[in-house]
Amino acid sequence: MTEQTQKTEKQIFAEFLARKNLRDTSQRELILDEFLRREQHISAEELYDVVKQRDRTIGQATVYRVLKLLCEAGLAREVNFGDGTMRYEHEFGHEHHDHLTCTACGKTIEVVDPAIETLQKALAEKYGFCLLNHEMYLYGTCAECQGR
Amino acid sequence: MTEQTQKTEKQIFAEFLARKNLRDTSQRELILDEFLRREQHISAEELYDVVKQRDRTIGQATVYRVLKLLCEAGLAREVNFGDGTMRYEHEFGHEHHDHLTCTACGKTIEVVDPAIETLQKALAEKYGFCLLNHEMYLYGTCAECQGR
DNA sequence: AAAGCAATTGAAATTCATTATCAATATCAC
DNA sequence: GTGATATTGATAATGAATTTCAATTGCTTT
Ligand SMILES: [Mn+2]
Ligand SMILES: [Mn+2]
Ligand SMILES: [Zn+2]
Ligand SMILES: [Zn+2]
Repeated sequence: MTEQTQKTEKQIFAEFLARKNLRDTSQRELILDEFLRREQHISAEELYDVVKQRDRTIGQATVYRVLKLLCEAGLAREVNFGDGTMRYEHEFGHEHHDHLTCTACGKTIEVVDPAIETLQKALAEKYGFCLLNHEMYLYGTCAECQGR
Repeated sequence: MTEQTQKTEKQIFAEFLARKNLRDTSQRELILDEFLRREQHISAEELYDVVKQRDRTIGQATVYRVLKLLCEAGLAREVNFGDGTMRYEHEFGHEHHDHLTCTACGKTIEVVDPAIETLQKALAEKYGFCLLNHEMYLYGTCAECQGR
């Protein structure tokens, strides 16, 4: 299953590169591979650290560049928690979701509320907008942190 | 009316400074005054530009510092549209609201949907969180930009 | 297989917003 | 006024992200 998903995502990237006349390099494969291996929201710097362990010679600019390509290819998505660092999460095979973060311990939960999604679209239309996408960040105190 | 509101906001700032044992300086008064004069979402750099016209000697670091104080005092609020620059809006006398932005022309509308607000709280509680605050950014195409 | 050429790379320099440093200056309780 | 100390502006420094560029690589054409 994981194998299957990974194969598909790598295929998508290969097709994306071919379509754009970009080259299939070992660095790009390696960075995608490590990105797919982790399910957390990861920053370019963090991904650079883990990629470096497999290829000491890789440059951080390359990680930034590939992450941008992955977004274009529909494999990654930017997440901005407002701490000054952009993070990335899997896009392919992962439904849209929003984030609920504990301001005390930093724990983040992925959430979706279909009713909210519907109301968002209606709200935009009320102002004549055609809603393309949205970001919703909920901040609060988690159950554990409330018990202190 | 504007006079009345401004007076109140300036009082609040004065009280805040007194409470925190901070000093009431001409720079702080000037920056607050120019901030209150504008209703748009303004960046530190933009505010610095308008403040400079009244006091050529003011430093930009001071603008950054005062903006931070205004947030603490409950007079300003940070808004992050994800373009890499933090912006600020009036907090006092301005109800909470979210933002609907046109990705084509940049126009931003302030919106609130009480039903969404209620559902957000319920959603957080479903995961054991006590919701403290949230940010919701809706992105789409406005009526004018759709007609092209 | 060799050549040719554009795409790619890593290192280093650069940008941009924001923050820290620090000596000079201003505020305010006394 | 005096003095302790908060504040300021100039400047340096930071951290994330991007750009530059010469060297290298991948891929197409012979
Ligand atoms: Mn997520
Ligand atoms: Mn607003
Ligand atoms: Zn927590
Ligand atoms: Zn528009």
